[in-house]
Amino acid sequence: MDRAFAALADPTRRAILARLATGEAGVLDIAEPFPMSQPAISKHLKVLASAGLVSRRRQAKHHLCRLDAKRLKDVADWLGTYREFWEDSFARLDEYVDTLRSEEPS
Amino acid sequence: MDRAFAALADPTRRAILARLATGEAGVLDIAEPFPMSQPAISKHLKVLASAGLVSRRRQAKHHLCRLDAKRLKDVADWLGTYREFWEDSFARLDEYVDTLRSEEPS
DNA sequence: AATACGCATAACCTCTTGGTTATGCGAACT
DNA sequence: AGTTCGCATAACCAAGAGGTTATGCGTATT
Repeated sequence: MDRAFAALADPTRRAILARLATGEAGVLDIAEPFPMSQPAISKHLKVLASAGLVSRRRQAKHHLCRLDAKRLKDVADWLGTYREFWEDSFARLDEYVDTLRSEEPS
Repeated sequence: MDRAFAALADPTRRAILARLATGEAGVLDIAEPFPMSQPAISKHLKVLASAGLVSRRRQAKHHLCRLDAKRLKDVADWLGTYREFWEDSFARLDEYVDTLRSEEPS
């Protein structure tokens, strides 16, 4: 879980995931739109792979990368345990208490 | 978004969020169960606050911290854009294709 | 008025991260 | 058989993360 969150913390890596959401791609294809070197992208892919967010296979001379969504589900499930805090009445109550506090600063 | 993911990448910080899910707490109360110093916890709280995951106020001599779930919702929403990849037929199709590929390696 | 409490902040250290350039290696073309 | 393509890997570097101890500062307490 640590690695998944850490992997998602980098905008380049999130962009790579967005790219892979459109389908499998080779490393150079992935790297092309980014203003950095190919080894840098390879490192990012390694981080994503070790976090379980992408899987890699080899077809001919291309190293294809694919989005591996299971870990994204794990992350989503973890966040889901906090769902009540942003969608139900507790949140509204908190805001209400805040309102009272700022209107009656005594 | 970067900061939210980065903040969530640390297990200590996720544990702090779990603690705050039970209600507001002072810094020393939060720090008590952890095998590290108070400044370390203060740093973690600072990271969580700058990520927008906790809000802080001051009541008397206590610096109270509270879970701020809006950012968690932002993160959950971001993940939601990938929901189809882990729950609908595309995922099953991918697995099916994988099965075919490993069973017919020709 | 002095003391103790509940923190924040500073200074420092080590390990990790994110980038670079240079190089190597297997597969594919010619 | 040699060259080129598509990458991985290594070595290096600057900056940031996560921990420590020491200290300071505002707010009760006595």
